[in-house]
Amino acid sequence: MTNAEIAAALDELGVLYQLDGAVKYRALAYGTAAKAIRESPVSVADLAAAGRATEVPGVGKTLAEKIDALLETGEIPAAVKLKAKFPPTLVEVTRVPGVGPKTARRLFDELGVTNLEDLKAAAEGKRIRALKGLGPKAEENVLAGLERLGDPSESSGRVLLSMARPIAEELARTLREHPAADRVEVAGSVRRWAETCKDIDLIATAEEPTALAEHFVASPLIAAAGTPGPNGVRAQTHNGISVDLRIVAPDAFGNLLQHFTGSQAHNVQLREQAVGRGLSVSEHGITEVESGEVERCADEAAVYERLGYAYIVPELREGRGELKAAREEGLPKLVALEDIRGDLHSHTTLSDGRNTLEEMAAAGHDRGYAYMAITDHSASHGFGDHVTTERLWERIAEVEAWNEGSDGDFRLLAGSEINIGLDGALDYPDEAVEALNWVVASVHTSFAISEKEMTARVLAAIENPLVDCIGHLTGRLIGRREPYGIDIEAVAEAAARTGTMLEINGNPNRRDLSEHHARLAAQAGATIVLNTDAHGVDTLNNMAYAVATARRAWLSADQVANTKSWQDFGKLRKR
DNA sequence: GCCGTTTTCGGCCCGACTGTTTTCAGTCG
Repeated sequence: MTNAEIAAALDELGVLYQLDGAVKYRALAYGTAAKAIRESPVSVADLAAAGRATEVPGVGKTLAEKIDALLETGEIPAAVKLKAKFPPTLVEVTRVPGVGPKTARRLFDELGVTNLEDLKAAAEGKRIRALKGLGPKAEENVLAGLERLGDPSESSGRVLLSMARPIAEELARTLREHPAADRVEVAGSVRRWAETCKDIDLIATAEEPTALAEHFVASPLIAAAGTPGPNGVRAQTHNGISVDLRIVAPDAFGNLLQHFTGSQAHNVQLREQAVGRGLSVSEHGITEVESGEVERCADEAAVYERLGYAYIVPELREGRGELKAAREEGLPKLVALEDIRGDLHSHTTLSDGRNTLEEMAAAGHDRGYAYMAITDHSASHGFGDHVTTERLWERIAEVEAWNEGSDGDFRLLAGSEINIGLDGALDYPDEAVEALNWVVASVHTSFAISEKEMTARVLAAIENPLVDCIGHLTGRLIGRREPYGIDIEAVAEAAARTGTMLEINGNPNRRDLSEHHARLAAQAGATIVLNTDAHGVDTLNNMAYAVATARRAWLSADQVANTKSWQDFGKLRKR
């Protein structure tokens, strides 16, 4: 059973408890545990089998027992019991925007609503207004909510960071160019470099806030907007991303920026801990509860300082232990883009890239790198993009020739991204692989095999003395293709033991290792490499996404091999 | 149901918005 399936079962049980009128914190506990299980880098089913389920934050003794029952019998007894009381389809009713568990329960008790069809009929038949506290407007909202639920374009509602980020930056630039603008910052998940974004948050201070908001909605990127006012405006871009501009007095800019940078989990923990110290934190300021005195912060750093924390960079604000670390001076010094000295995964026109070897090499050199590996696809890649063994030998000679004509500060590496076959073998003869300066091994075929088979397949590549690095370990495409099943702990252990490096692929569709897997792998002692997998000179810029993923995984520069000089890098290699 | 620089019991973020109400409950982020 996957983490997602376990999480879904617990989410469902949480809603059932809410319908049953349980104390809200109890239901809440199921939601937070489900989220942690979904994010767990290791299989929670495996953890549970080993009696270690309570290692997942938010999972205690009771929830661990329920997970055990779920894994053994496919059901949780408490859920079975509640499903006898409420139709399971009532859970779907609570997912309609604007309809929560309280409303769903009353619709069930008083109107006999058991599913989405009943709900629609009740709204259309104007029967909801008969309930105390609900009126005609509630019926309209239900119907609108049902529309939104059925709209596939809104089903996930999240876009890739690489889609949102350039828009957010362009909108921030638009705001900054206006004379009324004082300070402008992008907040929210874009600022935290999350994988995906639900919307774009912009925070500003301004001399004439309404004038700034009016200027903002006139941007060619904005398709529709509400009424610009002194507090900002809500708008939508042409590609359907919601944008929230909030304008605030300069003395509370830090409070607002902190609040809207989130994450929600980070803010909840921050505020809970503040309550314990007699302080109440909101986007408006920090209130000393006893005296009622409110302190506003013009700068975000002052918010953290006032609450007794070292400054926490946005990438770490996910409620994964950063507050405790910030209190105990235990925050890592995170790797930064400026630390990166080379890129070790790139493609050229030899396989499926868009630029030639010369163009890619020049672009790497111009970025100030000390080294760069050209790693085109291997012999069995297919789609006409394969590179035969004969052509690979020629490529090695081409790279050597290029280096002879170069200034020596920059070294081009002859490499390959070699397919890992179903049996774990590479698709070039060993003597050709040995002649390469750098070998990335990746899975590109047969994703649908079992976790056990996939793990054995990748472990075989890790144990191969000629393999330097494993590319995009789980094969996921964010929002489009689930990662294939693989035992991350076993891979991390083998990588650490053999000196095989694990890549964080910076393609914003992949970001693979994920931040969760990367953190686990580094903790296990594996060496991480940040690569772009660039298929053209433009996508060499994707190093920023690899670095962001590493930062969100708490990695420091010394855990990342390509922050080293090529000489020091060599000391980390197994061959 | 979870959890601990205040706690093994008694707490559990905070505010905006909405729609329905004459003061607030429910929902959302």
